[in-house]
Amino acid sequence: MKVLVVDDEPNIRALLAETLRLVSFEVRTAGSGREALAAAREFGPDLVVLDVMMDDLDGFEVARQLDERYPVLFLTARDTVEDRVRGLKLGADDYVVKPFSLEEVVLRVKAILRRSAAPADRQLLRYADLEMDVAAHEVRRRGVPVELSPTEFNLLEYLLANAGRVLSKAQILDSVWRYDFDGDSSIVESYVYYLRKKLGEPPLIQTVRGVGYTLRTPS
Amino acid sequence: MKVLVVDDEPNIRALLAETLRLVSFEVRTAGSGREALAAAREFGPDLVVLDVMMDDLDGFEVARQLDERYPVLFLTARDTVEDRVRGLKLGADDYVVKPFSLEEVVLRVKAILRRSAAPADRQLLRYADLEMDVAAHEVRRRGVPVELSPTEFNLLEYLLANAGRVLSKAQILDSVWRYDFDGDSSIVESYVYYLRKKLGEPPLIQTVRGVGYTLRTPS
DNA sequence: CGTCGACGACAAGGACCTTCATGGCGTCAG
DNA sequence: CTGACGCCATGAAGGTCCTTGTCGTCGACG
Repeated sequence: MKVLVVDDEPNIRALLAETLRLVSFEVRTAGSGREALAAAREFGPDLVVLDVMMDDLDGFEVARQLDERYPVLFLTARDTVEDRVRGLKLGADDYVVKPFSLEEVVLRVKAILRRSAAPADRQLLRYADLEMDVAAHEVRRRGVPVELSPTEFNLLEYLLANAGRVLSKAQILDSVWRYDFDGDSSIVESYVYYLRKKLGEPPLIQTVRGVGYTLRTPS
Repeated sequence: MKVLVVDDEPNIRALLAETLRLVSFEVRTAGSGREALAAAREFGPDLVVLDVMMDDLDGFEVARQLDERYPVLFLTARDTVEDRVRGLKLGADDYVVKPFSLEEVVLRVKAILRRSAAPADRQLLRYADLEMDVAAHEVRRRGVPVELSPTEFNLLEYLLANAGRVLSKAQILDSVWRYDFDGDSSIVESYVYYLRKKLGEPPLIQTVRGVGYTLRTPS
């Protein structure tokens, strides 16, 4: 699947490009609205990730000129509430607010592509007796609903998406927390602790001392 | 596969270059950011190993100017990790913290190259009735899980990767321990002892007196 | 408009584990 | 037989992780 990333900040652009490559997308980037239009014509992406705030043409203008040929994931700043409305009116498929977390972006991108391929399907993540309905924002263990805060939910989603694999705290921080978070990784320990408490017995999140955490049934 | 190594410390540079050559990479080195840019253009590497802290251009700047054309493995100091790598990963595929162990670097390099070729892999190392799932950080003997500390795990991984070959204690120390470790090689004896105890019977790690250790079935 | 509760961030302690040095003892080779 | 080498036990030092408590912010609700 081909994704075009458009942002005028090189850092963000590269961050997104590399992250999307890591999850197996073919990525092209553009640093301005004009470039974006050219790149879209030539590259023929399945989706465009598009910053709203750019110098030459703003994201909406670019989207308009792309003329609904491609699904768009907008990147917007928090304070521009009006932008959201405009973005959705223009037929944008979705948006994320800066500063986003990488996991958030990847999930939205996948969601949009899934939607345009086979609409109205519901993503169910499952591991052992644990299941998560992402769309409904619902988590159940043995059928019993578990209430989670947003961060707890995101963390669990990330663990579920990588079930069985050991994830380092740095990795989790990089993926689940916003990219401008500058605290240290002990925050992850706390959230793992909260999750464990809410998810109950038997424990599903295992500590691999000196390495990280993983979702695994205690054999 | 071609790797470009960029570091302004000649020792580190040579250490890395030699190690990577040993595992059959074609290696070119550069001692500064500027050199790196020139060398990359001319050499066309498959991957760049890039020190973050350099005099003229720092690693991030170099990575930016390389413009995502090559995957990058960053080398960073511990205190730099929290500060700058997080969120400012300019398209880096990965990073290792100085002082690293050589095995660590080799594994990351291979992982990145494997990843960009065929993603979503799960590396399984196997020898006799012993198997290691690197991603899950899990070791089983005859299907029975074995709990290992990080160093024990790394040592076993190295032995597995070189199964059948006799490895000297010095070699093991050089590969598995961080390059600034200054104790003596008796530490290897201790860890071999720990491993043997945890892996149980029949013994898989054989002593070759006066030479080193090797993974071999006791036939 | 004020209060309250939920949530996120963070720090601090203590329990536990890992790493590593040291040195005695067994064992192998010459 | 004897020295060199490797095995193993012990313990100190430091690190990692869990758990709890606190504080500030934000939104809901009275």
